[in-house]
Amino acid sequence: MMNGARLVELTERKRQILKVVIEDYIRTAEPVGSKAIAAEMGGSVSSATIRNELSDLTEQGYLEQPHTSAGRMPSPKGYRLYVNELMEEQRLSLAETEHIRQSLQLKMEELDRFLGQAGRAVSALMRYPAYVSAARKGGVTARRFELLPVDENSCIAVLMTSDSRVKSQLLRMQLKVPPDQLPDLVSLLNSHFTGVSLQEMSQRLMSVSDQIGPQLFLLLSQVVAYGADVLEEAGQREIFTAGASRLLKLPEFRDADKAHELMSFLADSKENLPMPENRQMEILIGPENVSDALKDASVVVASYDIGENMRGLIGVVGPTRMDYAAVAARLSSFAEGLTRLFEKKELLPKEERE
Amino acid sequence: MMNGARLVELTERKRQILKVVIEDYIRTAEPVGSKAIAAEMGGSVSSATIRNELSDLTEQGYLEQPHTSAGRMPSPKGYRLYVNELMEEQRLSLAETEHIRQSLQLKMEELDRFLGQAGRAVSALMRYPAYVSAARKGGVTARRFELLPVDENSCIAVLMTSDSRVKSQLLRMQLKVPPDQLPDLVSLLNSHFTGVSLQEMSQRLMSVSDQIGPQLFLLLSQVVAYGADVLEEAGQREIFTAGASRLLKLPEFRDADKAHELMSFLADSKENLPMPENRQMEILIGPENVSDALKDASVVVASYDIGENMRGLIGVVGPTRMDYAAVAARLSSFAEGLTRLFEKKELLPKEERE
DNA sequence: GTTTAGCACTCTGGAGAAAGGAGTGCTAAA
DNA sequence: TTTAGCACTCCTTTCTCCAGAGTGCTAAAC
Repeated sequence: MMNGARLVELTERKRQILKVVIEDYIRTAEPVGSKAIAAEMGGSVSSATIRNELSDLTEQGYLEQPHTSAGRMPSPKGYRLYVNELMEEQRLSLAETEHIRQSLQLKMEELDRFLGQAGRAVSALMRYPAYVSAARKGGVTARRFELLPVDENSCIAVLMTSDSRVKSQLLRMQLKVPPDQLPDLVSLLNSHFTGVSLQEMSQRLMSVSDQIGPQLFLLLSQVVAYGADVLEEAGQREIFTAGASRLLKLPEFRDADKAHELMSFLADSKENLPMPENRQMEILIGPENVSDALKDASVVVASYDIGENMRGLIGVVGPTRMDYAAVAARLSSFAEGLTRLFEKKELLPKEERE
Repeated sequence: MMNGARLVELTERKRQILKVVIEDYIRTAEPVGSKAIAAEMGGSVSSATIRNELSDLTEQGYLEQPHTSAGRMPSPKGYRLYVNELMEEQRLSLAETEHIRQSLQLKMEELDRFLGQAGRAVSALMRYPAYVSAARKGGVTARRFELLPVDENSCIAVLMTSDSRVKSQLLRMQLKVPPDQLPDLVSLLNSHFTGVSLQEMSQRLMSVSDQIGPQLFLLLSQVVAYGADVLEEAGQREIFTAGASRLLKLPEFRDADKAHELMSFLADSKENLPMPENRQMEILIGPENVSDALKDASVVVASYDIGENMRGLIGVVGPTRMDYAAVAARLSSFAEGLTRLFEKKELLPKEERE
């Protein structure tokens, strides 16, 4: 009855019991007793038998007891086994797939705004707090500059980045620059400051300082500084969280102090939230999390592609007894949807046939 | 002893007692007893006298009792009197003024991003949740369009709005348009679609349909649609909230259900948060709020100017016993700082000498 | 008339104590 | 190996009791 080469340290029945305990506990948030397990297993064995098994499982660290005479609840190790081997991949109903599809049908404006909406949608779908972010896969560089004269004191700087985002800003010029000199400046910008890293940009700025007049150089510096700002910002990831208040509906976070700890962590930490390393999806259970604030919580995080140059991630935070099967299924479906959505280039046109 | 023309429905002593009760309650969140009040008033009167006064104040609706034998706590009416007449304008210490000044010294990128930071700063300063938003004073129109060719399939649309914001986006063209036709299109855009309302824009789009070729018209529609999007978005207000989790630290919101109600309201309601009507600052106490979720909370909200064409607001949400004097002083200082900051045009350059 | 002391009364909040219940672990028998 | 039986443990809920804080009233003092 042992399947394949896997080390069998648990009989089939133990595995089944563990599964029942976990799924019960996920539902009720209460320790599960031997009698309830026996009933749920169809009465084929008595509660006494179950008790024996439970005591083994506890000894092996898959289950825990809050106190001697309470039922059992899963330990992180138990959840881990569940997630790795016991959990049945959940299939989504047609209605749910449709629902996910619809929440992705949003009018897309800016990526940031869209991510905020995606986070809210996921949080509503899972009934847990969610977070989203996007990061460029490689370094971003400038692809093209443009300057549009407004009047003698100001002009509009337009910058297209290597990931096809376009940003623009009104620049006030310290010194007056005749509009007919702008084209030269633009071609200088495009020949010297595109396709290179931030450091390289500032070096080149130095090296061209003597080739052009001081007014032009001042304006050039402004434009390059603006470009550097945009690129820097593009390189950073910003993380949006949504639905944090849902925590308060969970029995494990009814204690205001606990809830506060996690919620303020979610609100502040733009950095420390888990990212999936290489895999498509990652599940981090309780103490597997690095951050202290997450030690009593679990995180399911998936990644998706935004066109060819960016990669985003989307995660859900919940109690350790979260319904991993359900969350994982929905999240991966959502992430796939996002990838497909961005493939259709609507938000971020791909590089044009390069 | 009655001062001026004001209707004296409260003796000076009653007013003083009311003030002591409120300030005590603000500090402790516990009902205040007659003995404590007597002590705090320097022992000039006995607790029995205070009791008589308290019973009058309760009858007149300025104070409430949670139950017969508890101390008194302020009613919304009491807070209202306090805010209107009793509260002493608090002066900020040098250190605090400095602190406010510093939190406004931020690198400003986009307005949205900046507002988010301002909200966080206010929330941290007041230790209560905060919200910020900005709205254009009048309708926003397009001031100038520009089109930059990228390749034969796409171009960059740049739009400068009447409030001097510049937005841009890459457009893919359905039909190929020779680059040399773009200047004509741009002048058409600038002559017909600037300075007019959204409705007017769509009407004019219809009326020019027969003046230009079909490819150009298609592109024109795209650009105008993009412009409409930008203007529409600019007209809406988006509200950012920050520090919602601070609620959980307050005794009145340690109950998870109460906290959840208010927090989810803050997270969702992009519309229903109080705005100051005309005045610089408004204080809304408990039931004075329109939204149910705020009936047990108070809001202090101030407005500030963003250059000449926009007005923002910034508010703080707290328990009814919030320290109105402190919050009002800090918030108004913050709002003033914001106005001054935006006067210096760094984020939003004013209209150029019009 | 106002203020005060005194006192009975009310209500809350917390500490025990008691009862009930769920569940275990062990033993001994099937 | 499984099961029934049973004593035992520990939590939870409920109740009761008590101390404390505070009021409201009355009657006396200023």
